[in-house]
Amino acid sequence: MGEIQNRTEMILDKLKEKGHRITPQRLVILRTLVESQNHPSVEDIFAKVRVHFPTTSLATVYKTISVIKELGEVLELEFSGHNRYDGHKPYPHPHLLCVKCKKIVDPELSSLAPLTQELVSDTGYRILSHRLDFYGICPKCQN
Amino acid sequence: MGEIQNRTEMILDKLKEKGHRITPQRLVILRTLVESQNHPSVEDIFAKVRVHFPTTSLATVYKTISVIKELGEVLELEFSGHNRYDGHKPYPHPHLLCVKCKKIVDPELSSLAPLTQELVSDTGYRILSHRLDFYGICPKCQN
DNA sequence: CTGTTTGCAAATTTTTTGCAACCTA
DNA sequence: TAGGTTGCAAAAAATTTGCAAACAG
Repeated sequence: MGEIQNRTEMILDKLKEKGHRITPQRLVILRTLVESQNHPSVEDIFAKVRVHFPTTSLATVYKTISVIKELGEVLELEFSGHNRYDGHKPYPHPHLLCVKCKKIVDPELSSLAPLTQELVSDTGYRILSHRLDFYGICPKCQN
Repeated sequence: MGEIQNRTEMILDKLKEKGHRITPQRLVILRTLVESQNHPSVEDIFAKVRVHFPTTSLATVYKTISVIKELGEVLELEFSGHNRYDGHKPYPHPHLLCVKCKKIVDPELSSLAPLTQELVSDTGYRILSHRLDFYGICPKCQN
Protein backbone atom coordinates (compact mmCIF):
# COMPACT_ATOMS: atom_id res chain seq x y z
CA MET A 1 0.00 0.00 0.00
CA GLY A 2 0.95 3.63 -0.24
CA GLU A 3 2.14 3.30 -3.78
CA ILE A 4 1.76 7.04 -4.25
CA GLN A 5 3.63 7.78 -1.02
CA ASN A 6 6.41 5.44 -2.11
CA ARG A 7 6.68 7.12 -5.47
CA THR A 8 6.72 10.54 -3.82
CA GLU A 9 9.49 9.44 -1.44
CA MET A 10 11.44 7.98 -4.33
CA ILE A 11 11.27 11.23 -6.27
CA LEU A 12 12.22 13.22 -3.17
CA ASP A 13 15.29 11.00 -2.78
CA LYS A 14 16.16 11.55 -6.43
CA LEU A 15 15.86 15.30 -5.92
CA LYS A 16 18.16 15.28 -2.89
CA GLU A 17 20.64 13.05 -4.70
CA LYS A 18 20.92 15.60 -7.50
CA GLY A 19 21.53 18.44 -5.07
CA HIS A 20 18.03 19.88 -5.24
CA ARG A 21 16.26 21.16 -2.16
CA ILE A 22 12.88 20.20 -0.82
CA THR A 23 10.81 23.32 -0.22
CA PRO A 24 7.22 23.34 1.00
CA GLN A 25 6.06 24.62 -2.39
CA ARG A 26 7.89 21.84 -4.19
CA LEU A 27 6.37 19.26 -1.91
CA VAL A 28 2.85 20.39 -2.79
CA ILE A 29 3.62 20.62 -6.51
CA LEU A 30 5.20 17.17 -6.46
CA ARG A 31 2.29 15.63 -4.57
CA THR A 32 -0.20 17.22 -6.95
CA LEU A 33 1.66 15.81 -9.94
CA VAL A 34 1.98 12.33 -8.48
CA GLU A 35 -1.54 12.10 -7.10
CA SER A 36 -3.40 13.62 -10.04
CA GLN A 37 -5.26 11.16 -12.18
CA ASN A 38 -6.52 13.86 -14.50
CA HIS A 39 -3.43 15.22 -16.20
CA PRO A 40 -3.42 18.72 -14.68
CA SER A 41 -2.39 21.86 -16.50
CA VAL A 42 0.09 24.30 -15.02
CA GLU A 43 -2.82 26.47 -13.95
CA ASP A 44 -4.45 23.53 -12.19
CA ILE A 45 -1.27 22.86 -10.25
CA PHE A 46 -0.80 26.55 -9.54
CA ALA A 47 -4.30 26.76 -8.08
CA LYS A 48 -3.69 23.78 -5.81
CA VAL A 49 -0.40 25.14 -4.48
CA ARG A 50 -1.99 28.53 -3.89
CA VAL A 51 -4.43 26.93 -1.46
CA HIS A 52 -1.55 26.09 0.86
CA PHE A 53 0.92 28.82 -0.11
CA PRO A 54 -0.92 31.85 -1.45
CA THR A 55 2.28 33.69 -2.35
CA THR A 56 3.51 31.01 -4.73
CA SER A 57 4.27 32.26 -8.24
CA LEU A 58 3.66 30.62 -11.58
CA ALA A 59 7.38 30.78 -12.24
CA THR A 60 8.00 28.45 -9.32
CA VAL A 61 5.50 25.96 -10.69
CA TYR A 62 7.18 26.02 -14.09
CA LYS A 63 10.64 25.69 -12.57
CA THR A 64 9.64 22.78 -10.36
CA ILE A 65 7.94 20.94 -13.21
CA SER A 66 11.09 21.46 -15.23
CA VAL A 67 13.22 19.86 -12.53
CA ILE A 68 10.90 16.88 -12.16
CA LYS A 69 10.86 16.53 -15.92
CA GLU A 70 14.65 16.29 -15.89
CA LEU A 71 14.36 13.38 -13.50
CA GLY A 72 12.03 11.68 -15.98
CA GLU A 73 9.26 11.58 -13.41
CA VAL A 74 6.63 13.54 -15.25
CA LEU A 75 5.30 13.20 -18.79
CA GLU A 76 4.57 16.40 -20.68
CA LEU A 77 1.66 16.33 -23.09
CA GLU A 78 2.22 19.14 -25.55
CA PHE A 79 -0.72 21.16 -26.76
CA SER A 80 -0.39 24.45 -28.59
CA GLY A 81 -1.36 26.70 -25.75
CA HIS A 82 -2.10 24.45 -22.84
CA ASN A 83 0.30 21.72 -21.86
CA ARG A 84 -0.87 19.01 -19.51
CA TYR A 85 1.20 16.86 -17.17
CA ASP A 86 1.14 13.25 -16.09
CA GLY A 87 3.18 12.58 -12.98
CA HIS A 88 1.28 9.44 -12.25
CA LYS A 89 2.48 7.42 -15.23
CA PRO A 90 5.52 9.35 -16.49
CA TYR A 91 6.15 7.07 -19.46
CA PRO A 92 4.50 7.15 -22.90
CA HIS A 93 1.03 5.64 -22.95
CA PRO A 94 -2.24 6.18 -24.82
CA HIS A 95 -4.63 8.93 -23.79
CA LEU A 96 -8.30 9.33 -24.44
CA LEU A 97 -9.54 12.93 -24.38
CA CYS A 98 -13.14 14.09 -24.24
CA VAL A 99 -13.42 17.14 -26.47
CA LYS A 100 -16.44 18.37 -24.52
CA CYS A 101 -15.51 18.10 -20.83
CA LYS A 102 -11.73 18.06 -21.50
CA LYS A 103 -11.31 15.00 -19.29
CA ILE A 104 -8.30 12.80 -20.04
CA VAL A 105 -8.24 9.11 -19.20
CA ASP A 106 -5.72 6.31 -19.73
CA PRO A 107 -7.28 3.43 -21.66
CA GLU A 108 -5.90 -0.09 -21.41
CA LEU A 109 -5.09 -1.22 -24.93
CA SER A 110 -3.91 -4.78 -25.37
CA SER A 111 -3.80 -4.16 -29.14
CA LEU A 112 -1.00 -1.63 -28.73
CA ALA A 113 1.79 -4.21 -28.57
CA PRO A 114 0.83 -5.87 -31.89
CA LEU A 115 0.53 -2.46 -33.50
CA THR A 116 4.03 -1.47 -32.41
CA GLN A 117 5.27 -4.86 -33.57
CA GLU A 118 3.76 -4.29 -37.01
CA LEU A 119 5.42 -0.90 -37.15
CA VAL A 120 8.85 -2.32 -36.36
CA SER A 121 8.50 -5.21 -38.82
CA ASP A 122 7.30 -2.97 -41.63
CA THR A 123 9.72 -0.08 -41.25
CA GLY A 124 12.86 -1.32 -39.48
CA TYR A 125 12.76 1.66 -37.13
CA ARG A 126 13.92 1.31 -33.55
CA ILE A 127 10.97 2.77 -31.63
CA LEU A 128 11.92 4.95 -28.65
CA SER A 129 8.66 6.47 -27.56
CA HIS A 130 5.26 7.49 -28.81
CA ARG A 131 2.33 9.77 -28.41
CA LEU A 132 -1.08 8.23 -28.80
CA ASP A 133 -4.00 10.56 -28.22
CA PHE A 134 -7.55 9.69 -29.15
CA TYR A 135 -10.14 12.46 -29.27
CA GLY A 136 -13.77 11.73 -28.76
CA ILE A 137 -16.87 12.23 -26.65
CA CYS A 138 -17.16 10.39 -23.37
CA PRO A 139 -20.34 8.46 -22.46
CA LYS A 140 -21.53 11.22 -20.10
CA CYS A 141 -21.13 13.99 -22.68
CA GLN A 142 -22.99 12.00 -25.36
CA ASN A 143 -26.34 12.90 -23.77
CA MET B 1 -2.18 12.33 -62.49
CA GLY B 2 -2.32 15.84 -61.17
CA GLU B 3 -3.71 14.65 -57.88
CA ILE B 4 -2.24 17.66 -56.13
CA GLN B 5 -3.64 20.07 -58.74
CA ASN B 6 -7.04 18.46 -58.39
CA ARG B 7 -6.96 18.79 -54.64
CA THR B 8 -5.88 22.41 -54.92
CA GLU B 9 -8.74 23.15 -57.35
CA MET B 10 -11.18 21.40 -55.09
CA ILE B 11 -10.13 23.50 -52.09
CA LEU B 12 -10.29 26.67 -54.19
CA ASP B 13 -13.85 25.79 -55.14
CA LYS B 14 -14.70 25.18 -51.51
CA LEU B 15 -13.25 28.59 -50.61
CA LYS B 16 -15.30 30.37 -53.28
CA GLU B 17 -18.42 28.49 -52.24
CA LYS B 18 -18.07 29.78 -48.71
CA GLY B 19 -17.67 33.36 -49.89
CA HIS B 20 -13.90 33.52 -49.40
CA ARG B 21 -11.69 35.26 -51.91
CA ILE B 22 -8.70 33.90 -53.74
CA THR B 23 -5.77 36.22 -53.26
CA PRO B 24 -2.27 35.60 -54.63
CA GLN B 25 -0.97 35.12 -51.09
CA ARG B 26 -3.64 32.57 -50.32
CA LEU B 27 -2.84 30.68 -53.48
CA VAL B 28 0.80 30.28 -52.48
CA ILE B 29 -0.05 29.35 -48.90
CA LEU B 30 -2.58 26.81 -50.11
CA ARG B 31 -0.18 25.28 -52.62
CA THR B 32 2.55 25.05 -49.99
CA LEU B 33 0.22 23.26 -47.62
CA VAL B 34 -1.07 20.84 -50.21
CA GLU B 35 2.29 20.07 -51.79
CA SER B 36 4.34 19.74 -48.61
CA GLN B 37 5.23 16.22 -47.63
CA ASN B 38 7.11 17.49 -44.59
CA HIS B 39 4.53 18.88 -42.22
CA PRO B 40 5.66 22.51 -42.39
CA SER B 41 5.49 24.97 -39.53
CA VAL B 42 3.93 28.42 -39.87
CA GLU B 43 7.42 29.85 -40.26
CA ASP B 44 8.18 27.38 -43.07
CA ILE B 45 5.06 28.46 -44.91
CA PHE B 46 5.76 32.11 -44.21
CA ALA B 47 9.24 31.79 -45.71
CA LYS B 48 7.87 30.16 -48.87
CA VAL B 49 5.22 32.82 -49.39
CA ARG B 50 7.78 35.56 -48.83
CA VAL B 51 9.75 34.31 -51.81
CA HIS B 52 6.88 35.29 -54.09
CA PHE B 53 5.30 38.07 -52.02
CA PRO B 54 7.91 39.72 -49.80
CA THR B 55 5.37 41.96 -48.07
CA THR B 56 3.25 39.11 -46.77
CA SER B 57 2.73 39.14 -43.02
CA LEU B 58 2.65 36.31 -40.53
CA ALA B 59 -0.89 37.33 -39.61
CA THR B 60 -2.03 36.54 -43.13
CA VAL B 61 -0.48 33.09 -42.93
CA TYR B 62 -2.22 32.41 -39.64
CA LYS B 63 -5.53 33.71 -40.95
CA THR B 64 -5.34 31.66 -44.13
CA ILE B 65 -4.42 28.48 -42.27
CA SER B 66 -7.37 29.13 -40.01
CA VAL B 67 -9.72 29.36 -42.96
CA ILE B 68 -8.38 26.18 -44.56
CA LYS B 69 -8.63 24.46 -41.20
CA GLU B 70 -12.30 25.39 -41.08
CA LEU B 71 -12.77 23.63 -44.40
CA GLY B 72 -11.19 20.54 -42.87
CA GLU B 73 -8.44 20.57 -45.49
CA VAL B 74 -5.44 20.83 -43.22
CA LEU B 75 -4.44 18.80 -40.18
CA GLU B 76 -2.92 20.69 -37.26
CA LEU B 77 -0.29 18.88 -35.21
CA GLU B 78 -0.08 20.68 -31.89
CA PHE B 79 3.28 21.15 -30.20
CA SER B 80 3.77 23.48 -27.25
CA GLY B 81 5.51 26.24 -29.14
CA HIS B 82 5.60 25.15 -32.71
CA ASN B 83 2.57 23.74 -34.46
CA ARG B 84 3.03 21.79 -37.68
CA TYR B 85 0.56 21.38 -40.54
CA ASP B 86 -0.35 18.58 -42.90
CA GLY B 87 -2.34 19.75 -45.90
CA HIS B 88 -1.41 16.70 -47.89
CA LYS B 89 -3.36 14.18 -45.86
CA PRO B 90 -5.68 16.39 -43.80
CA TYR B 91 -7.20 13.50 -41.87
CA PRO B 92 -5.76 11.84 -38.75
CA HIS B 93 -3.10 9.26 -39.50
CA PRO B 94 -0.04 7.81 -37.78
CA HIS B 95 3.33 9.48 -38.12
CA LEU B 96 6.74 7.95 -37.67
CA LEU B 97 9.45 10.46 -36.81
CA CYS B 98 13.19 9.80 -36.85
CA VAL B 99 14.66 11.67 -33.89
CA LYS B 100 18.05 11.84 -35.61
CA CYS B 101 17.39 12.98 -39.18
CA LYS B 102 13.96 14.49 -38.36
CA LYS B 103 12.40 12.68 -41.30
CA ILE B 104 8.67 12.05 -41.03
CA VAL B 105 6.98 9.14 -42.78
CA ASP B 106 3.40 7.88 -42.83
CA PRO B 107 3.39 4.17 -41.98
CA GLU B 108 0.60 1.85 -43.08
CA LEU B 109 -0.80 0.17 -39.98
CA SER B 110 -3.43 -2.48 -40.51
CA SER B 111 -3.51 -3.02 -36.73
CA LEU B 112 -4.91 0.45 -36.18
CA ALA B 113 -8.52 -0.48 -36.91
CA PRO B 114 -8.62 -3.30 -34.31
CA LEU B 115 -6.99 -0.98 -31.78
CA THR B 116 -9.63 1.69 -32.29
CA GLN B 117 -12.30 -0.98 -32.08
CA GLU B 118 -10.93 -2.17 -28.74
CA LEU B 119 -10.96 1.42 -27.51
CA VAL B 120 -14.60 1.94 -28.42
CA SER B 121 -15.71 -1.36 -26.93
CA ASP B 122 -13.85 -0.80 -23.68
CA THR B 123 -14.69 2.84 -23.02
CA GLY B 124 -17.95 3.72 -24.78
CA TYR B 125 -16.41 6.88 -26.20
CA ARG B 126 -17.40 8.07 -29.62
CA ILE B 127 -14.01 8.50 -31.30
CA LEU B 128 -13.72 11.58 -33.51
CA SER B 129 -10.03 11.73 -34.33
CA HIS B 130 -6.64 10.75 -33.05
CA ARG B 131 -3.01 11.62 -32.99
CA LEU B 132 -0.51 8.80 -33.31
CA ASP B 133 3.13 9.80 -33.37
CA PHE B 134 5.91 7.26 -32.98
CA TYR B 135 9.43 8.46 -32.26
CA GLY B 136 12.37 6.30 -33.18
CA ILE B 137 15.51 5.87 -35.24
CA CYS B 138 15.20 5.04 -38.91
CA PRO B 139 17.25 2.21 -40.48
CA LYS B 140 19.74 4.63 -42.06
CA CYS B 141 20.42 6.45 -38.79
CA GLN B 142 20.96 3.22 -36.87
CA ASN B 143 24.48 2.84 -38.31
C1' DC C 1 -18.82 49.23 -55.79
C1' DT C 2 -19.11 46.08 -51.76
C1' DG C 3 -17.31 43.57 -48.59
C1' DT C 4 -13.37 40.54 -47.82
C1' DT C 5 -8.42 40.45 -47.10
C1' DT C 6 -4.03 42.42 -46.23
C1' DG C 7 -0.40 44.12 -43.32
C1' DC C 8 1.00 46.63 -39.62
C1' DA C 9 1.01 47.10 -34.77
C1' DA C 10 -0.79 46.19 -30.45
C1' DA C 11 -2.73 42.79 -27.46
C1' DT C 12 -3.01 37.93 -25.63
C1' DT C 13 -1.30 33.80 -23.84
C1' DT C 14 2.02 30.59 -22.33
C1' DT C 15 6.51 29.91 -20.83
C1' DT C 16 11.25 31.51 -19.70
C1' DT C 17 14.70 34.36 -17.59
C1' DG C 18 17.15 37.77 -14.43
C1' DC C 19 17.96 38.93 -9.97
C1' DA C 20 17.71 40.38 -5.05
C1' DA C 21 15.91 38.52 -0.91
C1' DC C 22 15.08 34.27 1.32
C1' DC C 23 15.46 29.73 3.08
C1' DT C 24 17.11 24.73 3.12
C1' DA C 25 20.61 21.64 4.33
C1' DT D 1 27.00 29.90 5.99
C1' DA D 2 26.70 28.56 1.09
C1' DG D 3 24.21 28.07 -2.61
C1' DG D 4 19.85 26.54 -4.38
C1' DT D 5 14.99 28.55 -4.50
C1' DT D 6 11.39 31.97 -4.43
C1' DG D 7 8.67 35.59 -6.35
C1' DC D 8 8.42 39.63 -8.76
C1' DA D 9 8.78 41.73 -13.08
C1' DA D 10 10.49 41.86 -17.55
C1' DA D 11 11.45 39.17 -21.67
C1' DA D 12 10.43 35.67 -25.20
C1' DA D 13 7.78 33.27 -28.36
C1' DA D 14 3.54 31.93 -30.71
C1' DT D 15 -0.81 33.31 -31.97
C1' DT D 16 -4.80 36.52 -32.18
C1' DT D 17 -7.10 40.83 -32.89
C1' DG D 18 -8.21 45.74 -34.45
C1' DC D 19 -8.32 48.65 -38.10
C1' DA D 20 -7.37 51.52 -42.18
C1' DA D 21 -5.87 50.86 -46.79
C1' DA D 22 -5.95 47.70 -50.67
C1' DC D 23 -8.11 44.64 -53.70
C1' DA D 24 -11.07 40.53 -55.53
C1' DG D 25 -15.29 39.61 -57.48
